[in-house]
Amino acid sequence: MLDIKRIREDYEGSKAGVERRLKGSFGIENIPALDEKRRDLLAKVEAMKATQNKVSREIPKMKKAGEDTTAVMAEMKELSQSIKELDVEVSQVETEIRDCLLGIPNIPADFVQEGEDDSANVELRRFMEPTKFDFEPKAHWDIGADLNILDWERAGKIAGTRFTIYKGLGARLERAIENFMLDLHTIDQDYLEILPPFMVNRTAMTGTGQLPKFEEDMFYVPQKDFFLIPTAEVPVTNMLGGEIIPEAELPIHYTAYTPCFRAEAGSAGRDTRGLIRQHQFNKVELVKFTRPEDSWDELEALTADAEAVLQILGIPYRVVRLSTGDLGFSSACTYDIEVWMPSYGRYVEISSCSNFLDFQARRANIRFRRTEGGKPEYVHTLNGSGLAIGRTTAAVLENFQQADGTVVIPEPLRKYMGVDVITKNEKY
RNA sequence: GGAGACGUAUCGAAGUGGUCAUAACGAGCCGCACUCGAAAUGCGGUCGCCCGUUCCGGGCGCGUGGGUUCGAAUCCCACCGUCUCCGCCA
Repeated sequence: MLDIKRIREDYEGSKAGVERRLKGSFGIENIPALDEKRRDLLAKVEAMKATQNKVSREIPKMKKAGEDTTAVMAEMKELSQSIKELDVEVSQVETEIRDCLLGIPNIPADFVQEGEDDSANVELRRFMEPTKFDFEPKAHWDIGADLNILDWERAGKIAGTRFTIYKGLGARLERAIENFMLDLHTIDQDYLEILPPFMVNRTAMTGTGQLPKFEEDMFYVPQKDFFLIPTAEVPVTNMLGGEIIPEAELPIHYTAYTPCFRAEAGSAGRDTRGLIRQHQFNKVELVKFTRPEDSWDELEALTADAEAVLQILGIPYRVVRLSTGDLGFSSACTYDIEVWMPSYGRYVEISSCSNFLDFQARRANIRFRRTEGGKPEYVHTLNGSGLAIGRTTAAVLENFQQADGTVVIPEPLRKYMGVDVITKNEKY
């Protein structure tokens, strides 16, 4: 959520900032009139309340002195009625303002390049060169099927398309990657491991920006008005909602493994095969809460922490900065880490690292207080995948496949796997 | 799922329709005094949000949202959460 004071004080600048996203209309033009209306109403109703309070304090005194209060009380009854009516108007306007503000995306950072979509993304760096093979490499869905470790047919039978059953060393590979990532982030990088709920309420979904605009992308549990989390970002960021954090605790670094659930509405026909786009997938997430002055450095560090996974595994990747048009709703700046995927013949997103500045903190009301006193201020929030596990599994299968159809396990994963090579699962 | 109790400032907790919610009373924390220093003691200070540009003034907030009333922490309704007992359960 943008700061309404900022819109009030620099309307043209705020509007121009949001419009750098190029796509869509944002409704910011409704704010100034609503804001003015609200302040007019407030001034009126608060003056009336001041009178009401004053007189109410005098009534008991009058009664004590034996005076007749009937006339005053009749007057106050009218005033009270007017106040109620105005209060309703105020809260209507405030709801309108909030609804409007909740629908306005974050302003991209100044240095983020303008562009319509991902074609304007800028490559910042690469690690290793794309993997070369002296045989015809297979896609991971064929590798998985041939080794009998990934089973899409039966997943379709019990759930539907965009689901996968992992079997044998396939399941163990997913679990090994998960544990490897969590150990890296918690032991070598000082993140605190969190295991959160996989369902959250509406307030949490609004805090990080998924609601109200993107309800169709979510799986919903009507009995309890819960949503299945689309990313650990939602529970892990909102867990500090409404809190005032002592400055000494910042920065806070959390990491969490969760499954993620996405309806993938609107992506029919895209990435229909393999592990790339699933209704349910596993992910390790990194989440940070920082002082405003630290968030840009923390974004660089967070991205580096996610990159470390691929560096240690030895898988080629590149880092790009998203253009304004490709930026997520809540983000001011996002770096995508894209892994080399031989079956696609290109780099594929495996992590998205963003600085939200105070956009989420304002929605979720997450603040901190400086040790030197003063008013609470909003923290900055950041997050990034550290990494998507399913896509990492796919990348390992494809980049480490051998001519004989087996897959060699990258050395750092072997202690988690217990084997060096994945050979065909012969069991039913 | 059934029954009951409870949600007040950083924590404990009093207040059960106005006349101390600028929150009693404890504790914590921050100053100051006493002290060589500390402890103990004494004195003072210590929540958030909104509006009016500041000093300052006004409004709102006792889990959340409604209602009754001239006036609600206090009465009524709904919801959320916590705890205890019973049932059920991995």
